[in-house]
Amino acid sequence: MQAVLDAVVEPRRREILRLVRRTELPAGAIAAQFGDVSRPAISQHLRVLRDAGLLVERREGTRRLYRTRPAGLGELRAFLEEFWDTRLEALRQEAEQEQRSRDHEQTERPERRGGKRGRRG
Amino acid sequence: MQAVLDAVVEPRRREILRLVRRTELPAGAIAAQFGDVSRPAISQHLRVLRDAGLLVERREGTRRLYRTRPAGLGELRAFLEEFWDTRLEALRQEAEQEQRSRDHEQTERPERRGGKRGRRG
DNA sequence: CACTTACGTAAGCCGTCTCTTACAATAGAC
DNA sequence: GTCTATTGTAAGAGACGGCTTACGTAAGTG
Repeated sequence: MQAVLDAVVEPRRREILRLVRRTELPAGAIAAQFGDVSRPAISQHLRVLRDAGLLVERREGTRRLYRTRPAGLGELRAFLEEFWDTRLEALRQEAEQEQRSRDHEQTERPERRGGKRGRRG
Repeated sequence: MQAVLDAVVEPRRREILRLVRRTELPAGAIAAQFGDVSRPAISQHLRVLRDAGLLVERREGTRRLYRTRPAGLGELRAFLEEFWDTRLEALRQEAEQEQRSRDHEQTERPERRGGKRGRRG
C-alpha cells in the first residue's frame, strides 16, 4: 500500500492515471502529453505505476498500451477511507466504552475537549 | 494540495495523524510513541503536518498540544474523491464538448501544464 | 540483411527528504 | 538570578527520487 501512495503522490503520475483512466494509450502517446519531460522519464513513471498495481499493460506489436487498473484505485480508496474515517474507530471505541460501562456503572465521556485523562493503552 | 499529499504519504506522519485525531497531545507524548526516532525528528514532522493544514497547535505553558484539523483531512478527501471519480470529469468533458460544438472551430488544446517547451539545460 | 519504429533500461547528476547531534528559546519553580 | 522541563531550530550526513543522455531490445518493412 505504501508503494501505491508513493506512486500517486507524484503529480505527473496522477496525470498519467487521469489520461488512461477511460481509454488505454500507448506509452509514446502518454509521453507526448508532457512537453517538459523526456520520454524515458515517462517510461519510468509508467513502471512505478504498474508495479504499484495502478496500471495494466497490454502489448500490441511493438507498442505497449496502458490503462488504469480500477481495482488499484479501489484499494487505495478503501485504505484512505479507513484512514480518515472516524466511523470505524468510533464504532470500536463505542464498543469498548459500552463494554466498560457494563463493568463500571460510572458514565464517563472523554470526548470532551481538553480531556485531562489521557490514559490510553 | 500537493503539500497535503506530501505530508500524508509519510508513514510516521500518518501515524501522528492517527494519534491526535481524537485527542490532542503534547509534542513530547507524540514523540514518545516512536521508539526508533528521535524527538527532533518528530518535531519536524509536526511542522510539516501543521504547514499542510493537517494539524492545529495550541500552546499551554511550555507545552504545545497538537490535534488533527478535520477540515484538512476533509480537503484531502474531497481532492481524492474528485480525482478518481469519473462523474466530475465526465461533466466537465461534456461541457467542453458542448462549448466546442458552439464554436465550431478546430480546437487544438493549447493548455500546457509546465508551459516550458524546451529541455532542461 | 539493413533500417525504422516504439519502448524499456543503465548510469549518473542533482535536488530533496529524513534523520541525527548540538544549540537556542520559552515558561515555570526556587 | 539559576535551574529544570519542554519544545523548536540549525547544520550536516546519508539515502532516495526524478531527470537526462546513451544504449539495448523487440517488432515490423523492404
